Amino acid sequence: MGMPADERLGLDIKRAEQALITAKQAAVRPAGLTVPQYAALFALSDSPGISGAALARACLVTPQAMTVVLKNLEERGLVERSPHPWHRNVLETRLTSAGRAALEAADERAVLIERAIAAEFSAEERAALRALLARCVEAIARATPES
Amino acid sequence: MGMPADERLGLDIKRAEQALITAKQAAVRPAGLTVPQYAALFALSDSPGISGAALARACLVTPQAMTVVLKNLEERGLVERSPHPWHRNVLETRLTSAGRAALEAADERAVLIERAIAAEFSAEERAALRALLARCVEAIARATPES
DNA sequence: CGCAGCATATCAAAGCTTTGATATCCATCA
DNA sequence: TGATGGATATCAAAGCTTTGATATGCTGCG
Repeated sequence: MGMPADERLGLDIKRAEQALITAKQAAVRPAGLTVPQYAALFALSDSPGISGAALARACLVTPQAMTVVLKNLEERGLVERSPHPWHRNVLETRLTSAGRAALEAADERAVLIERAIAAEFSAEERAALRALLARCVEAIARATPES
Repeated sequence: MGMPADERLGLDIKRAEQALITAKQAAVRPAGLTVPQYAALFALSDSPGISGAALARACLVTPQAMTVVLKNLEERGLVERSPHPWHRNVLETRLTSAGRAALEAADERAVLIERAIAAEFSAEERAALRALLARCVEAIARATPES
């Protein structure tokens, strides 16, 4: 292979994301949620009535993936979907009170992880990490054969 | 919610990992591989004859997940599995020549992404990013209720 | 020796994600 | 008006991942 494995920064990013998702899974599980479900509820609490496609964009997944997540959430009564009054092709999605309760229970523990990360760094380090990650995203986008 | 979404560093990490995996998917697809398959073949080329469980650890997934990946790779003739001579409970896995060819075809394009990331940074920045990500992992591990 | 402990492999169920395809609705423009 | 393009929603197939459970084989200690 052309490049030694320990020079590939991708592994470091993956390791961090892996640790993060594992910890969040453990945090969110007692509330009866998965990480994607938590992410969807979180975005919904910020933008009530958002469309499924927009919710997918906010959560960085495809609309199809979000459809599955919403189906599961709706079956469990954590969200409600109703047709948009004018755009009849759009389904507005909102948290139910059970959904808000689940989100709050989950976030109470998930936020501990975010706080732990934030507390690990000084303000300058935090900014530096964000800037470096943003440049990663740019470099990757530039290297991705236009799609 | 207790913490504003734009203060959560987890989102930045997720965004970077998301960009990375999307780009790698596109890179590896023409070789007929998925990213997990590519990761498994890559690890196998470094450690021929490794056990499925060890391979899972190397790829940061569970042994069950690796079982599925290996099953698909074996069905397509990209890896071979044979019982370990002494540990009869262990299956040694090795690349076939078709597997090596697929890996090389995939890596040729995947490495472009890693090079693009590496080229974006100076040596100091690269080291800084790795160090910051490693501290993230530590902070997360510390915040994870012992497992 | 015999057994407890640990690692390996795998099945099964549930959920997530992707690609590909389809149907519907709205908005804009000729 | 009518057609084209863009956005939304969803079905289906294939693959990955997790948790939980089970079977098997080695290993070291009493």
